[in-house]
Amino acid sequence: MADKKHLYLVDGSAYIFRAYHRLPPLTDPEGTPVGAVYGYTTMLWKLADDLDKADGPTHLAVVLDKSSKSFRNEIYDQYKANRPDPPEDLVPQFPLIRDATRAFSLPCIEEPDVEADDMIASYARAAQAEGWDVTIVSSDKDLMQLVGEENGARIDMLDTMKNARIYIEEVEEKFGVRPEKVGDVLALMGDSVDNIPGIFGVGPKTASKLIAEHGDLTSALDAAEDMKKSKLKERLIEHRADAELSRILVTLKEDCGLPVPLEDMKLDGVPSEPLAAFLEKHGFTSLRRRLDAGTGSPTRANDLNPAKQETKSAEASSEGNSQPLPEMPAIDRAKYECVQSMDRLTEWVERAQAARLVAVDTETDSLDSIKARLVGVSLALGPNDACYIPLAHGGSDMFAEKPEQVDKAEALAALKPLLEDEAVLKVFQNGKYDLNVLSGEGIAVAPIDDTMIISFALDAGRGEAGIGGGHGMDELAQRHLGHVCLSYKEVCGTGKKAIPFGEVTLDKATEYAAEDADVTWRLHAHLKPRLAIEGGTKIYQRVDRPLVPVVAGMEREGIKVDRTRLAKLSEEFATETSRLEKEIHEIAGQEFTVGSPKQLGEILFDKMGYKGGKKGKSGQYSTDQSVLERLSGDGAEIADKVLEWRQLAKLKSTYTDALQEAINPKTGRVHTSYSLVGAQTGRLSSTDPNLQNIPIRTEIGRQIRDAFVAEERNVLLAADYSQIELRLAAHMADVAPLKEAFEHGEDIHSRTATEMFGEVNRDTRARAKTINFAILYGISRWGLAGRLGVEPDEAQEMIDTYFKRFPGIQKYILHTLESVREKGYSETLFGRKTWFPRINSKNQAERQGSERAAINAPIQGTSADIIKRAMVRMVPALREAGLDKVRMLLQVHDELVFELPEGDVAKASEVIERVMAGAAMPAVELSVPLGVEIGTGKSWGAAH
DNA sequence: CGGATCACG
DNA sequence: GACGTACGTGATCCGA
Repeated sequence: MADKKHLYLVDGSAYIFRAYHRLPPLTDPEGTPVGAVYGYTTMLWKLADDLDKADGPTHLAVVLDKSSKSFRNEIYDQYKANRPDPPEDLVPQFPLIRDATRAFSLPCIEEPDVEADDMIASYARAAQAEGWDVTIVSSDKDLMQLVGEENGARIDMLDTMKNARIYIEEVEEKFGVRPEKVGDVLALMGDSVDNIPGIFGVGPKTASKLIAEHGDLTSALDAAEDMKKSKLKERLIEHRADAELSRILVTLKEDCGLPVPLEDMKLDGVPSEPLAAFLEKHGFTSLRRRLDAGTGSPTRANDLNPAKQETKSAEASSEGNSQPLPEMPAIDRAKYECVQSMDRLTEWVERAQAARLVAVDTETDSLDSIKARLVGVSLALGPNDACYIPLAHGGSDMFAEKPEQVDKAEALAALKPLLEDEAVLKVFQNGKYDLNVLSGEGIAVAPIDDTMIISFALDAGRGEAGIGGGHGMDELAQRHLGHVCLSYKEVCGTGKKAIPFGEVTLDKATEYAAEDADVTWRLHAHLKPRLAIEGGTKIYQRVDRPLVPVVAGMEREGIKVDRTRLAKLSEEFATETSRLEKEIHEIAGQEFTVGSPKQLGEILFDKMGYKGGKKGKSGQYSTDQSVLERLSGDGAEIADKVLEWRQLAKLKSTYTDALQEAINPKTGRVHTSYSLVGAQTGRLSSTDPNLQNIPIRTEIGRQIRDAFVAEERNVLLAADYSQIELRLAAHMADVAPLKEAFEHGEDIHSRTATEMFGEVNRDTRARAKTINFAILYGISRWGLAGRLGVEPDEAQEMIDTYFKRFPGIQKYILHTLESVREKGYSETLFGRKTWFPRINSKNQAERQGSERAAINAPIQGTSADIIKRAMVRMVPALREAGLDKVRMLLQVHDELVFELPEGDVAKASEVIERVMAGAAMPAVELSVPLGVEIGTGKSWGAAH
């Protein structure tokens, strides 16, 4: 069988959609987007390259969809009616796909009125009849019907993205039935993307079980009559016609006319001239070099400016496996240099300029990047090729005299051109910190990469129990490099004996600081290529990386806080709490620590004898808000007092006292620190102080918001996305009534109440609101029952009603879970991944916890992506509008707070509204509008 | 340092 | 047969 013919049929249309989503957004020299074309080109190349290999092609053709309509639309007008238009920057790539195919001199099959799948089926069968083997280059589940052997000739499939062959076993694994039964399974389960109805409520699990049990679709449907009473039975009977229609729709047409004879698909290698011209035209320079050099492995380009680097990474991804890392020698701290002269510094700067990529780390005397004073800078240009430049060491009695170091101003003047050079990529670990520190020295660092952010784009949520999942340097070094970093404690000591970094001796400081830069360089070499391979490039390059300098700027701005007002509140709260404390002691008949839940529980349930005390796993009574409210309802006066005491004590310690402490003496403002990797879903988090949980829900708490104020002649402007998560849920789950309500600007909870209870009043609206949120969070009947104060049975009925009124929601939940179980991660509309390593846990509580989080993550994460995109665009949008005095200060998940001159309010509102409302586009076209509400005032409280 | 509590979206 | 029930955060306090 040495000369057995083997036809490869490439499902080109399906490929480019997948390539578009998985590959970085490259553009060619003319600015045309070419990311998908690039992936397509390398894939064709690789296939053609396999010409002489054992299982490689002897014949090869590409099949494309000619038009969006096919004969299936005649049968069923809703077929593929839900298909969104292709993304804006993919459209111009369609014709290029044909150009690329032509450049390889490959036949390109496009026929009207049938789909690519039908042409593939027809060609595959024709070839099989001739005794040829066939490989379908696709991972489309519809095509899996064709897999198998007949006439001594086999048809299999090849998923080039995963580099996986799909044959009978793989199909059985996916569908639980043999390939020829796949059509029956598909007919039962339907397909929301293609709008194939299937049987409502039947998913892949049930579908394959039914077909495995009864043999085929007709038998399964016939068997419904004899099933015992169940939802499934009803549905099978009621929706029989849907399933039968679906069966017709999923059946491939295997007898299409063949416009190009099989023999004409013979593969004769790749003609280099037209291909060279094509590669040249679209700037695929490294492929071009590869062509010149024969078909050997791609040469690793040395040009590492960020734009070119994307091309390099994309290339790695199309190879389907990660490039082997260059061998890295073990960390050797003895190799680091302490730079103590301008001559040496100049040489390092020149070498960094030439390398075009340098890892940088700053050493300071504080964890607070706004307060921190720079004491040194370290650089790394390769493994063990690192240095430390001390700039402000010594000064206390630690040293008899200051150690020898370069002049700080002179050194920074030498470093500034390097750090600001657009052609040199600066790599940081948590660059936001260094950006702020260096900004304090008048240096605006750009462009940057950030290994912490890259790690987050790749591995958010990936930590297994016991193995850290964080993105800090020490953890990353251990996880990826197997290296234990010198700890800060080892260098500076701990507790009372701790010394500031500026007092550490130079040899010790050099070991520590240069190692950080070295490790950062190594982590970058290790993690950056993974982005393109694992599909993290889009979210990193388009969202998170550009956000770093934006958020750094917000931190530096800070926000003004009225200290006098806070002090006054603190005093009031102090008086009130001590009065309440006395009263509480009186009622209890003894003194005790009101702030101790343990003591309080014992007083309430043991001493005073209130009923219903529940002990948690710590063996302690619970005394939280819900418990105290119940006691209060039973007439326990002490519970009311404790509740009030708690509220005031909380406000005082967490806000009015702490915020005064947080005012920076130099700027007179409060500067929070945002973490870009804190929340697994992609949200930001805020610490030191947390400005994302300033009270607003109660009247008394809101007074604290009034202490956040604008400077003279300025105002604060708060811009909120209204109901963004529910809007996204309506879009993502395709819930027509909710989408319609949002389009018409209706009150969404009222609309839900109408749909569910038939009428709107205070009670039904409140219930609907609870249920709406419950859905976003991954509902359980017991959880909902607890919130609504009803029995679990009744809660279950409401959930059923909800799913019945909004079937898209149930489908969304099932699809999301299925996908997370299979792939291990969820994805936002913009491609951000969150991993759920415990989604298949045998521990039920653990597993269900993951399931709830997995249902929520795409929605919460998409919302986070959208506001981040808005923040990135806000800076240039304001500048272009001439609004250079408008400053973005805070982000609170669905809200942005600005400070601006009173006179700029009208114009700024218009820009802010436009940027926020349009932030999803053009990457994602939402089917609901994004509502933005804007308010202004002298204080944050007044701006709402 | 973990648990309980409670502030926010 | 037991489990333990809404997602995502951070700060503060108590008490081991």
